[in-house]
Amino acid sequence: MPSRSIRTPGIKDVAALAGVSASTASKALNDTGQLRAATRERVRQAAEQLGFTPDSRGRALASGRSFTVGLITTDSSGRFSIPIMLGAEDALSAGEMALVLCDTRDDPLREQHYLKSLVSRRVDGIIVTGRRTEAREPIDVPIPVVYAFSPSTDPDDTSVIVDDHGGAASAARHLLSLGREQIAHVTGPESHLSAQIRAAATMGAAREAFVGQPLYGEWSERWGRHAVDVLLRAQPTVDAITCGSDQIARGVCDRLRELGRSVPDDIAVTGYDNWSVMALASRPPLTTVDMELEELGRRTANLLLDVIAGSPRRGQLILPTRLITRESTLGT
Amino acid sequence: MPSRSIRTPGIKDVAALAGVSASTASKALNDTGQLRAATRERVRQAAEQLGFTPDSRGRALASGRSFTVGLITTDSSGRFSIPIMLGAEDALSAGEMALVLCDTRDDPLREQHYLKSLVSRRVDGIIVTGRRTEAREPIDVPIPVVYAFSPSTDPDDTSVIVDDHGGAASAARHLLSLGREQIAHVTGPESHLSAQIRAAATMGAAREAFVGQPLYGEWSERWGRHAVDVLLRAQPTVDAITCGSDQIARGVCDRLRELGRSVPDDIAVTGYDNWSVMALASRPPLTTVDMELEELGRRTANLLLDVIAGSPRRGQLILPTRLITRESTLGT
DNA sequence: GAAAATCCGGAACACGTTTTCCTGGACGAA
DNA sequence: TTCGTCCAGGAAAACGTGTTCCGGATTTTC
Repeated sequence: MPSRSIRTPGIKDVAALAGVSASTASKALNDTGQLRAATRERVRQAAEQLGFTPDSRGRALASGRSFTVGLITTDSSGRFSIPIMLGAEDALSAGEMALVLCDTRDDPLREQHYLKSLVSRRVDGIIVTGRRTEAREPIDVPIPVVYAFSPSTDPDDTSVIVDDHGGAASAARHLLSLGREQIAHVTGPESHLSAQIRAAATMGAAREAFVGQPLYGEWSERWGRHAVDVLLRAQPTVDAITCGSDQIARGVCDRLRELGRSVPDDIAVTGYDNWSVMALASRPPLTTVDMELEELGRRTANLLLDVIAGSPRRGQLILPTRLITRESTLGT
Repeated sequence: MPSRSIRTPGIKDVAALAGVSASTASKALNDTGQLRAATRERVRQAAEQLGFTPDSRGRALASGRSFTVGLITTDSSGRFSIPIMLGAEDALSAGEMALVLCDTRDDPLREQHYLKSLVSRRVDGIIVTGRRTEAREPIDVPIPVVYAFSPSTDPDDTSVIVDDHGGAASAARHLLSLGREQIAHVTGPESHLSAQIRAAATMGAAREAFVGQPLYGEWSERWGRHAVDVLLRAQPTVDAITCGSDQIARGVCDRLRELGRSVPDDIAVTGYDNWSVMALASRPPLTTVDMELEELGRRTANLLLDVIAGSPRRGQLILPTRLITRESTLGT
């Protein structure tokens, strides 16, 4: 008796135990073909008894699909890619698909390497995501691709992006609805598209209530604190500040408190990102814009599944943001 | 002429173009078997010309391996799992292995589902990780498994964990070496093993310099701020505070500053985690303990590769932490 | 009771690669 | 010349599954 009997049981073992052929066992387990109910049950019990788990490698080979999709991210250390990843993984696992993770660390060589690897694995599709909202070069593979967060520069590619304009505008409108009349904006580097978009949207929505010019700096608490000094010197009567990120907003709140200005009684503040460790730890907690990145990941994955299934939806899908209101605008 | 000529070229196409058999082509491309150098080169050129990429599904079936490992995480939203994931992915990709991501979201049903899926994919190995340092139930699969961060309750399983004791002790010794004589400790819930360990290690290392009792609370800035009030009432002459997390330490610093106590001149403060968004944004920046989780992920992956290769290393591997010194203990 | 329709299950092949075994030829030694 | 050795490469099997086709058995219909 050869010792190879310890290998995991295959469909042939199940078939043998049930007294049928391998093909019949396959049909029984997949609810296909014409089989007597009794036979089906017999095969099922045999599979159960042996603890049979079908080998998806065989299935992949036979079906021409791999039931796997690749996720290429230029930086998963960033806090944007993570929720997208999770959302995608969530949507895919519901469809019995697996997600293989590829973090290029912004290295084009690594990206090439990963692409080769994914093509070699005959992945059913690829999701490409990055940490910036700037469009990126499309990748060149004979496989369905969907871009998330960072769209492809080719408008015919399928991309899912955040409505950054709408998000910033909703914060400004919220402040207007609360009766604020002098709204300023503090945000990140002007070289960042998202900073530009949010600034433009804020000015557009606030109209004549907007005061001064957008203050561009960096995405940090320190800049938020410093910006308050700059701003109060130029616009002493400002009564609301919308910020390009929760980090900036937290810095703004800290500095205002140090100066004895009450938030929101004297000056209301809004953030952006709904990054809980910032938005909730801030004093007071921040009204902020949630980009709903996990939902974006889910939508991206579902779109990719559609493409794989043969009904592609070309162009950019722009997902709405959600305004989260907290004490930094509403008070207690 | 059938239109199926548009499918991606297989090894048989390469072989045909090079004028050899499929098996010869395989040998040529894999540098195995006995072939003339000229033949090898001819096959290589043919492969190049056709843009041939081997189908790893076929390879997987033939070799009995899948060149894939699964990563099961009970929560990838936590900031502990992420660096571990990235480190593991880094180490694995160097070995031409792919990582499939499974986030159970702490749901046992999802975990079962994922395990089935991974077994079905005939994954070469599995990494299990969690967000707490408490040991967890081992998983039951006929596949090599290595546990990261959260060890298995079975001491014979392979686990890679952080030297929490050493990390906390190193912070205390650092303070002693700076001449501090009254060291207090503020940390998270007593129900958390990591809080207990770090408290015990701090007391053990500080010896007679330790004052009062460890203050257990929660992993938040708010608790850090509140703890300062509690602590100063009981121990007004304290000159150093080690904290169980960077969040707590940041809260401690904020409150001390509000009370007009200088950090580190009056009271030195240390954190834990080296979570840059906390440790660097804190005023002053925090001296803290880095658990080097990315390295832990890499080590875990390499250990798993060893197990797969047939040379398992059983038991717990305890990795050292690294003390990062900054202004919160050293001053400017 | 015979012909037709229906149902059930098996044999064979396909998927793409690796690997084992084998053959035919070239070459050196006796 | 003949035998043995070595080399280059081909044929076939193997991996595990899904699917197509086909024949035999059972039931239905007139």
